[in-house]
Amino acid sequence: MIRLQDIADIAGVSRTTVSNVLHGNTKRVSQETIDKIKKILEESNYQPNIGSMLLTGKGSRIIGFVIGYDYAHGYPSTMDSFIGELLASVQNEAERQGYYVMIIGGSTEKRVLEIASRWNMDGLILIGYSEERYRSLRRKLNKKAVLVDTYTQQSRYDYQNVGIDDYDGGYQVGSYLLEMGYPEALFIAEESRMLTNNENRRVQSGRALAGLSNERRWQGFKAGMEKEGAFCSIRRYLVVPEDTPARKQYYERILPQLQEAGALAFGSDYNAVEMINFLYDHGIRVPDQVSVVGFDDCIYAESIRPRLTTVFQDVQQKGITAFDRLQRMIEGETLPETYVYAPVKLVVRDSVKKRENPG
Amino acid sequence: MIRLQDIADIAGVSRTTVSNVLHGNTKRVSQETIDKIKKILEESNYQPNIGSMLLTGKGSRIIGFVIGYDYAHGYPSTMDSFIGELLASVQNEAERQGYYVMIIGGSTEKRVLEIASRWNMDGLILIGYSEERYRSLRRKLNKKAVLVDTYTQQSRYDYQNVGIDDYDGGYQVGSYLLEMGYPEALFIAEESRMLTNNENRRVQSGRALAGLSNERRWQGFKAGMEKEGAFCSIRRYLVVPEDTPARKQYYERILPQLQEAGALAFGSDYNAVEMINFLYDHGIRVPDQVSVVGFDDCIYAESIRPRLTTVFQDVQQKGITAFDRLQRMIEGETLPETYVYAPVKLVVRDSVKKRENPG
DNA sequence: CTGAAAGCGCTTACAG
DNA sequence: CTGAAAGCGCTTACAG
Repeated sequence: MIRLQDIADIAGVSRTTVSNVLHGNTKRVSQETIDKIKKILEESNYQPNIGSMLLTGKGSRIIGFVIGYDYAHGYPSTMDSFIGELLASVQNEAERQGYYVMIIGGSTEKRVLEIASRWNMDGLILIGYSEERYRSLRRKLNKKAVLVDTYTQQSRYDYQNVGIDDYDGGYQVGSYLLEMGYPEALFIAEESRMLTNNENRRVQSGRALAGLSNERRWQGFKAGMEKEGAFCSIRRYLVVPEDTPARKQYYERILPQLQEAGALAFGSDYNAVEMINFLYDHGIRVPDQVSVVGFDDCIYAESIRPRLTTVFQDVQQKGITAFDRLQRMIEGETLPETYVYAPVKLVVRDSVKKRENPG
Repeated sequence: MIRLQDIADIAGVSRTTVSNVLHGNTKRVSQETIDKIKKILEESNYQPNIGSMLLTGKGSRIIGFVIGYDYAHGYPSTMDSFIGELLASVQNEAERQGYYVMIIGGSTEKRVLEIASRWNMDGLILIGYSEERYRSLRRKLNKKAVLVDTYTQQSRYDYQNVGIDDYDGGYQVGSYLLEMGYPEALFIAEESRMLTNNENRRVQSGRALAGLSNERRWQGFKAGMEKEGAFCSIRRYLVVPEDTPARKQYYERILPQLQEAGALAFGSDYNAVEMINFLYDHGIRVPDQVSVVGFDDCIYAESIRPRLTTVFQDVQQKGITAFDRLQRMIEGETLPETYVYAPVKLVVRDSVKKRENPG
């Protein structure tokens, strides 16, 4: 490894001068010296020693990737491909920009605090963090941060968030199902374990069990359903158990309701695929008897039958955007907007069938 | 942050003594002092400064998680949930043991070298590395390393590898299909882009296009098929294009062969699911007309119809094992075996139908 | 315009 | 049995 001293020796100057050039404190260095040093720096592909960087408190170029939730569909959340894909995208971008990504299995706030400060991380990308958890973390840790897929109920964000336009996704689905002749369609989402105390309180009042992201989708869905003046009751938003056997049981119980609705929109492809096959097991065909719409556009969506109509979200773009915004914050920029939406698009395939004379 | 000096001040000794206790250089320290210092260390939850650790070259407790391949099924490989799941498992284990995980998008050897040495990493876990690539890396980088899912053709490994027992997985499938009345079943795997020059050379001689892992599965499959004395020709090992349209086209062309075989075993669930639906589109029903077996037991395997018979591999266990072995190496242990198999298990569901009078 | 020196928090060979 | 001191590679206030 080449050291600052080596550069200085080659240039015939002191470490100080090289360091000054390196950091642009160049007001009082002769142009000649600057040029000479820059050239050597280039040629030798000099990289400052990490230990020294940390020790002198000049930032670490480490981004912490905090995984804030553990389970989905009863599986570890990472079996869902979303996290992996997002991480890969962030990692790629970070590597291109000369940053490093360290994982924090952020189950507890204490761990996040400890690791982020020990490593003097430049910034954090947090996935699966509720607004409340983030505020609490924020109080104790002063680091640049970008959240991914965190939702607020206030109209204004006072932190950076990169999300998809869930509302619009829901709207597209609702609107599409209405046009296809299903004014009674249901929206079904899975209960979420990542709820905080605050949110749980709301749960007890009988709402929002499925997390704010699904709530947004539902609201969009409702708006889409109501665009021609009809009314879409909250009773058409079903929150189903996360536990798989319990969920199946629940479906058994409400089977007549499902059939009557004629079309079912889901908060995830996984739940949609599961339903298609649940119905199949009960002799009910999709889309002939019941139509189904998913959310996510997973790699299986195109390959199952019927090919799944679902909402595409560009996870890769999300990762790039999240990193990009974080980097800009780290480098001192102040970002005007605090919330960025990744666009979302309904992909029409074969799991919805046009109904001519709606019920 | 509490420093070594602080501990020394509290104990009324010098930094040296604290450091000595910390590192067990305790031969010439009085028991009394040791006890006192240990107690303070405990209470203050002292953590050495990372910068100093790096600077003094005492290891970093960083594990590099090197992602060595990019694409699968024409998607970025991380969309496959395998990487994410493995990473999460390694991360959990590492965090429990006080290690940190940094991602290296190891597309190029140069990057891996650079990052691993800059950060003075204690060890590396490499995914999707061929033996040849690893040897080359090894020559330039002297670090403890554990490979995951790397295969050799020699009978002996001279490096650590954690894999699944592909051969046995293949064997279980072959043996099962034979018993179910399909002595002519085919094994189908997808071409792999991660081949090195060396392997490519072999490709040109018409073999091993699908990577060594699938080759192992095929060999097991063949052995299972031959257990009653029959012969299973290499012509029953089909390697199909990675590019999706090309693969579909290929399937179109060999459709009669597929039907005639009666049963198809795949190198991945993804390919198996795809085939089920490909056949469905051509009016061929699974398992009534053709039986299908997958590999991996992905989360969709149970939820599609017919429920997919496939081979389960315990990815989480694999991650734990990989980290555990790496940690032991880092801590100076010499591991006797160099290759560890994670066991594998055929999960029988509904995609294979017993045939009474085999063709 | 340039460099000597102190300091960041640790380890370790060495002197007492 | 214990501690003063040098050194790891860098930054920066300060003196020339």
